[in-house]
Amino acid sequence: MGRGRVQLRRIENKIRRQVTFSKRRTGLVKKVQEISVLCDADVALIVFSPKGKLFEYSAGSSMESILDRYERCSFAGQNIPTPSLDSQGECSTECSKLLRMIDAMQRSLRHLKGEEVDALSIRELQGLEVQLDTSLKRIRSRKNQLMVESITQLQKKEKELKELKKHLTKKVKRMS
Amino acid sequence: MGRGRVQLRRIENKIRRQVTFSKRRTGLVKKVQEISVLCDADVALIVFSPKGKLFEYSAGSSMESILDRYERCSFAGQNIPTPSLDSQGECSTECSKLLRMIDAMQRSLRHLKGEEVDALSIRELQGLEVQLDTSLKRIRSRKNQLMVESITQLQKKEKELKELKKHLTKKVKRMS
DNA sequence: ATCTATTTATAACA
DNA sequence: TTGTTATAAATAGAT
Repeated sequence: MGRGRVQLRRIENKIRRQVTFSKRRTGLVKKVQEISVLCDADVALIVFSPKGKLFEYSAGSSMESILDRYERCSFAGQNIPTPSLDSQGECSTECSKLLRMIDAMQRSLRHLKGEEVDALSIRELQGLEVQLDTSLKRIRSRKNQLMVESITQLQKKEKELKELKKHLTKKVKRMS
Repeated sequence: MGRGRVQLRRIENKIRRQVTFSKRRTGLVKKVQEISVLCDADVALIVFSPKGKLFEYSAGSSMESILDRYERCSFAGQNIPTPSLDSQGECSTECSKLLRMIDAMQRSLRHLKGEEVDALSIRELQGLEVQLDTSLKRIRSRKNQLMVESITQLQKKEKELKELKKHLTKKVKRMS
């Protein structure tokens, strides 16, 4: 649907790829929204751009509840029946959510620190690389700014001290 | 797209709704597959029919790894650390400890991502710079390693295909 | 971003 | 469900 027939293969031109990604992402979200409304379905859509940027959309229910439900269904299917169940009913739900959060964040931290990188795909590594490169630029820029400020401060102080010295020298001369 | 204009509201006729669901689900999967291939994206799609039946599709990576990555991103990102207002004494102690932990980790994450750097001292910035530089080197090294492996694999496959082609060509010649 | 020539998806029908 | 067809919708390329 467009002026050219679509070849089902990676678009090599970076600009074209980015534009197509953006347009199709919008289209996809619309379709998800439509099927959800028309057919009364719950839908979750998660998209990672090649650069690793996350886009998410859910319809019918919240992303969280859909993913929860997915995990339950998925487990029900074949996997291990979920062993860990702290005896505290209400609390354990809350806590285990926080614990999972901590777990995920710890993994993020390790990856950002260049640890446990063996578990990552090329795509994820590429995303991380872009992310780290951006961070580094920002950090360096900020550091530079602070150093320039610091130097300016020192120079100002130096000037003041020189002035002071001049005054004092004059004073001493007058006294002698 | 069809013989009638689409009304964006739940289809009341059960049969029609079911048919539309089935067709649009197929369409959605196709779109997901396309954007993944064309734009080099990782996509996960989860659909629950109104009856609660689960349909899932992922492109680019496995569902598991995409959901994993999603959790890492979404937890790390901006999500409010959960309001959680359980009044239970024993639990809240535990929870608040975890929440504080999450808070600290989120700050670390933001700094590693080059966000909120204005609050940092020169010394801290320098530490971060070293850390990020090390990370970047490791990430690049690992990425390079994976790419080399991938290329080797492809070359091997190419060789095999060439052999196969040679055989088939011979066969065809003999038959004609 | 916006436009439009085309291709694609799909609603109704069988 | 599966296939066909008339049309609505999405979108590739251009602006």
